[in-house]
Amino acid sequence: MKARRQSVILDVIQRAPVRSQEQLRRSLRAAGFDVTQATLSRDIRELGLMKGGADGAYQPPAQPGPNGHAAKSLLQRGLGEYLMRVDRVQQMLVLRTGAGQAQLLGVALDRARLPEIVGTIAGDDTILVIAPDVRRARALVKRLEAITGEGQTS
Amino acid sequence: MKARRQSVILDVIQRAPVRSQEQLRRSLRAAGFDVTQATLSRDIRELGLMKGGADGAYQPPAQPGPNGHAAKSLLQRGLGEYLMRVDRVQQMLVLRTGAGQAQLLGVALDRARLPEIVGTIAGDDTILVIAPDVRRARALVKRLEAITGEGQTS
DNA sequence: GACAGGAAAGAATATTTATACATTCGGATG
DNA sequence: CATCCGAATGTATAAATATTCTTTCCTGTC
Repeated sequence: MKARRQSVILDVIQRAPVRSQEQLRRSLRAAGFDVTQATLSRDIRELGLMKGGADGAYQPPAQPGPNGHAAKSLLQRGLGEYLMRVDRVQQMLVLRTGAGQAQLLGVALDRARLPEIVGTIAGDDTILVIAPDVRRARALVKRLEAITGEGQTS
Repeated sequence: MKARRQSVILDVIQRAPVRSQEQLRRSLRAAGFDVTQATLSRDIRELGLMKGGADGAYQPPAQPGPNGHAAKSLLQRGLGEYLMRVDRVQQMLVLRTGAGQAQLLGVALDRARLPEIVGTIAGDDTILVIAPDVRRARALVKRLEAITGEGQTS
């Protein structure tokens, strides 16, 4: 029963905002699953749902789980896991990460000592990377995208 | 005090996983903010934090829907309350806020997902905003000044 | 069939979080 | 100055959630 119920839970919370486990319980009962709040508490943890945000409702997990914890380079792992977007503006790149992850990735970038990187400044979820010139900035974009692209080979 | 405290909260939850408001309360007290759990509950909602996921800790707001609806009004409030000055340097803007408020406004700017904003980096009282080009940077200045001017029309 | 082991789930309860109401404080306004 | 107003916060408590301790129900083994 558990697996099916949990998949229904994912459905339910995406159809309409759900703000409490009691509310979820009623929805599930309507769908034929009669369980207690305790069970839902456990399901929710197992599904990795988050509660809060603007509307205080349950949300599906945001973070793509920690993937290959294998022996990739720190940079490769960092990029694969955290990098969400790359934009180039002149000879600078603006990298976006999940909130709070920029510092981590910034360190990884610095340590990699890539020739296209003069320096980085990391905020909370944004990293500003300075390249020597536009040409190398372009090259860096490609390089990062390549590294990001790999990664998921697990 | 509120703005400052909230920005510290963002910091704290990113340094180490925080699983309860009591725990957060202790961390804040160590940082010189002595408030009650009720206040934190309110702060957390205002910041849009989420709780749950793999480790059951508080997380910064994840991807808001493509429609930055709530975010936009948050931005409006944020700008009205905190923004003190705007300067443009090429395709970048430098925003000044009161001490300790930059993080908060930075989050608001990010969440608004304005097309003129490629990314932001927030320090303590300064935010660097990167626009795609000079033209849109100019437009952004106008836009921010407009929003700041309006503001309290709610 | 009898029994051990272990996942799933309920019941009761502890813990955590949200909220209704009260208080304080700083600024506007007459 | 007196007073009103609204934001910010505290206090007490309600509501929601997590957890501990059982019970139930398989499933495999002898």
